[in-house]
Amino acid sequence: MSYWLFKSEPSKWSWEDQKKKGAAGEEWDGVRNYQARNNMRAMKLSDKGFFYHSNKGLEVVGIIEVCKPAHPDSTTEDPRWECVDVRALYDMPKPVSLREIKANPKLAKMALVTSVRLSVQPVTEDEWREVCRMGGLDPAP
DNA sequence: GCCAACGTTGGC
DNA sequence: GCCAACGTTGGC
Repeated sequence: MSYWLFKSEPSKWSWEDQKKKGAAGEEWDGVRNYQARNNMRAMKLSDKGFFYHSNKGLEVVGIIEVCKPAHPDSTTEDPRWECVDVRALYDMPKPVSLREIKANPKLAKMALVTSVRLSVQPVTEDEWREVCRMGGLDPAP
């Protein structure tokens, strides 16, 4: 099991939008960055991820699960771009803000802090547990 | 709205 | 293959 973090601008695709898709989930399409795509290629079914609101909100608001492994991105003809499908699993009882993450020394190496522009990033197991704990999910799912 | 960081493009 | 120019992301 690996852990990830997905960024989305809530004005484009919000946690509410994601939850409306229910168990069927939805493509995480539109990624046009090789590193982010490679991360999605590395994902396995039922890997977990944080859903993070960028631009507005700036907080981890929920947890999603990979429900379909990498496949061609339906929003482009360009065969280079692939994406996974994800579905909403849980709300964060207490959303975890970027400020809190930056203020926590245990999370100083999170890609969210060090690779500001990477939209799909890996999360270590320790980081996963810590952010879940901060968000009121203890034990971590 | 600004701008730093950084990825991509294209001329040489 | 280098690197300047340019475009985009995303925090502030």
